Amino acid sequence: MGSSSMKVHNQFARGLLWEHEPLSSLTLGCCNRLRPLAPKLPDTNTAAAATTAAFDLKSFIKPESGPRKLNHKPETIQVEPALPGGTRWNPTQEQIGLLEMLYRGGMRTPNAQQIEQITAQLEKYGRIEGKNVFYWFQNHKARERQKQKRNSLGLSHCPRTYTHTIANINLDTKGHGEEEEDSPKKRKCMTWTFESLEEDKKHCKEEGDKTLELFPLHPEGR
Amino acid sequence: MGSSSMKVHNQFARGLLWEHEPLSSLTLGCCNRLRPLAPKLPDTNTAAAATTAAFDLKSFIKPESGPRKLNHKPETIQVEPALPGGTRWNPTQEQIGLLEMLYRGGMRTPNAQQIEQITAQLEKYGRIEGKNVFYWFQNHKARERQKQKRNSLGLSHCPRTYTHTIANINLDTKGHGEEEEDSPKKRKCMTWTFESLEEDKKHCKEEGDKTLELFPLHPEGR
DNA sequence: GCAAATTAATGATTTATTCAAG
DNA sequence: CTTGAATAAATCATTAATTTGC
Repeated sequence: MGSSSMKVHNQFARGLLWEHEPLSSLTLGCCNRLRPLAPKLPDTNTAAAATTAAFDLKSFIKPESGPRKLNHKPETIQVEPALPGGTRWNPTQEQIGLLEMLYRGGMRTPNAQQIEQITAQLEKYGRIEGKNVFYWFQNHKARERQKQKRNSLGLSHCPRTYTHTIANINLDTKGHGEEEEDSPKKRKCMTWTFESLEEDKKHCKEEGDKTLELFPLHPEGR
Repeated sequence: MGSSSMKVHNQFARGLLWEHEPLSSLTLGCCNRLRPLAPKLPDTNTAAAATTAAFDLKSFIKPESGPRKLNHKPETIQVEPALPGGTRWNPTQEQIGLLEMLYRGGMRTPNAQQIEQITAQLEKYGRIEGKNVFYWFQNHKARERQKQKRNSLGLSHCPRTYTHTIANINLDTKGHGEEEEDSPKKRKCMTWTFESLEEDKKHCKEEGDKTLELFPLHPEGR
């Protein structure tokens, strides 16, 4: 821990979707789901053993190191039509209420379609995006678990009458004895979506140099 | 564990992107980034305390229980332009080689733009999607760590000549003495994208009834 | 009363773990 | 048994409560 003063900008992109949509495929800008999809190439070791050759590594290095933009944000351009208030979602009472209702109803990990619907509804009460809904369920689920665990531990000196109840809750990570529980087993397939960064890189809040080079190229004092 | 035969279809959707793109917003079908975005509503407790009222819960329950599609996949419609071979990505030698090269080059958590580029390149060598690239880096990073840790433990009886090397590796989770390491601190903002399930629900592999109800409504034996 | 300082909640991201296809 | 895929746990970071000094 501590002591790390790296300034590497890590992050990633991901986009999952439900139900094995075969053609997930990077929704670049606007519907570009017409990807060649590569004839077949089922065999993993057919032609061109020139593994590293034909691949233009150069094109990966510092994708925007050239033009460089040369401006470190001279002043507050203020262009961004960004979020009115702040950066992160600040749920309203109505939104929370509805989400909790759904949670109590048994929902734990809504799928994309459900998230869409929920988001659409919650939008009536204030700015919200799908990711907020998704995160909310993740966090709420996790924190309810924490709470359960904390309680079950702190209540080890509880009256014997409720012992069985506690025992029921006390199980390792599963079986909280209610009608909850997400999906203990059974994975599902999903689809992915990327949104291209067509629009030039916005700067996240402040943060002078954006670097954004593929290779760290010098881990910076460690 | 075991014994769970839940048929809840949990999964979720998410799509992250780099750099605080203010208008993330559900790329429904085709570029619909023109969402009202809700006037402002900065205040979290303004009007309408009718939290749970105006919300049509009904519309959430079994979103596709009505029309029902009535077909349980009568036969192999074969419509799906799905993946030729199987469901999951089967990387080719070329793809692996290039990915490892990038990894050795220091890449750990490529951002969306990088993933796009990489995917585009790797597509030349076989079917691949952005998520595969993303997952590959996640898994490879994690498994290299495991390997490192295993080695550092198992080699506690190594010849003294290489002791310093081992020591170098032996550090807790960071500082493997190379030019690697992702981003210990400093988070970045991202944007999300959902891909709507406009196209009717495909069935993931087989799996008879899709249910897809918001509320489990009877956890099924547990 | 009010605004800087501090703390508590919780939204957002990353890492670790698990599951299962091949 | 390897590893792609998915989920859960841990962590970080920002916002709102709240306290405190004036």
